Amino acid sequence: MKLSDEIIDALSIDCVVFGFKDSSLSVLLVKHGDGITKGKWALPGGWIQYNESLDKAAYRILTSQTAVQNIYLEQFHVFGEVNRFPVKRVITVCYYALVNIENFALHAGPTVSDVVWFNVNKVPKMSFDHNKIFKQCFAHLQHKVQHEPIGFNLLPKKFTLLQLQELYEAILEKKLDKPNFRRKLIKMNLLVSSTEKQKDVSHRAAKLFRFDKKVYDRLIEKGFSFEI
Amino acid sequence: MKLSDEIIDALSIDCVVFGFKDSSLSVLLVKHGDGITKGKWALPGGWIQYNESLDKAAYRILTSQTAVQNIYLEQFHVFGEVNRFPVKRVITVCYYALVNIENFALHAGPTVSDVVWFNVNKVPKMSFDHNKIFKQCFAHLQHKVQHEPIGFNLLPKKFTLLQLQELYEAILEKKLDKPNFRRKLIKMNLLVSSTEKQKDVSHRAAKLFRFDKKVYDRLIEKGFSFEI
DNA sequence: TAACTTATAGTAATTTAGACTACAAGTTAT
DNA sequence: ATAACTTGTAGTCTAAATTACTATAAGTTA
Repeated sequence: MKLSDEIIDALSIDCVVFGFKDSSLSVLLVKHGDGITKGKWALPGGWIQYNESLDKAAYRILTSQTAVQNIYLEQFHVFGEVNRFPVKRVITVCYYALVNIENFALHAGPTVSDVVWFNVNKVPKMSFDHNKIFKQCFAHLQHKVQHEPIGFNLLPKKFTLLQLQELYEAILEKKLDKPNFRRKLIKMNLLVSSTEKQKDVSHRAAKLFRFDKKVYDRLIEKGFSFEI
Repeated sequence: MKLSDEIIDALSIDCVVFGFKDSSLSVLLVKHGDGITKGKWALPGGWIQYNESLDKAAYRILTSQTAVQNIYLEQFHVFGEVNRFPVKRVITVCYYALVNIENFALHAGPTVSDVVWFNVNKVPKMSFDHNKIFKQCFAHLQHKVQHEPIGFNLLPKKFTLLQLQELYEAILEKKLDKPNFRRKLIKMNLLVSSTEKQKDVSHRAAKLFRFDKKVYDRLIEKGFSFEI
């Protein structure tokens, strides 16, 4: 079976990679070292190859620019305005990723001169329609974290309840009440408390928790619905 | 500016059109009268032209197969598995539409021999991966109607509270309590009650309501969040 | 040891959700 | 005309969830 070469150069992938750092939410941008967009910031992206699925292409593009372990990666939207890209028509499939910055070493790919985390409220002007894509994607994330337990992907495997709360505060851009937040999350039974505690903190150490996907899947079958 | 011809025949649109009829939720399918899929059911779809945006393409494809008025039409997902389509690689952008069947006259397009509403629980075997696409799209709708007031698009402009309740029951596939449902919806202040009442019914006539988008937008700005 | 920081437990008022009852306002059959 | 029937609409009661707090515990640092 001959696959269409035509897809190449007409369909791209762009990734909005979210990371949580210093109690604030960041997005990963690259600076192009080559071509017509040299020196400009942009979302990490690339071309879809004709023998790989979209999900695989997104994963390949992401791993070519960073050293990642397990990442949450999901399709968000396709942007297909006729003139969104110069010279020729390019339709782009946007994916977003949630990563734990601790496990996440950066290395610039071949055509990239810089890879930097930007606070979501301080993203620079980017190429093409990338600012618009980012904005919509961030709004999507804000909506999504309230209805599905995906926020955990931004934290280390084991985390404290305050870290989790600060994560939600950073994403939703509003303060939450500490005792109430704790109670709510604990009552959901999604968090498994380990016997371990925080280390090297200059105050009382908090208990560490991890998110239990299996319990979540079981609850979902029973009709449970996650809501923050 | 020369646009890439290459996009044609590599990128398609498929539409999942939902309609509400006789208290049950239906989806619009076409039977192909031509080509390799002759005689098979499929989601209405077509090719994206190189001078139209995705949204416009979806709208054109939909209106070429039906006589529509205002429709709710939104992108859902892109399906890009390498072998999802025979002979060559085709990536398809799936849109879903919510229509009011009353305003919706069907007319089969040029390569289509039949256009029929199927109950969402009785969809036949379809071409390619269309059954998978439909299934995912229906699940998406079930989730979405609970968090955003889009269900109204499936009803006439003016509707009774029972119609609205039956709509939600059909989509969510569960029974709802009548008095509680009424109270909840009315308290949201999204519904404007008209002075009009139902006509030609063989029982007490119910008050007619309409959904007020302006009020909704105003509430959203204040942080209101729609939940069923 | 006092001051400080964060963790964690508890309380009380208010709001919402859920199950259920009751009755009103029409239509249809007798 | 009236009874039976169907759907609309209002209300009640209980349990649960949300919200806004207060209080105290367990550590660290000066």
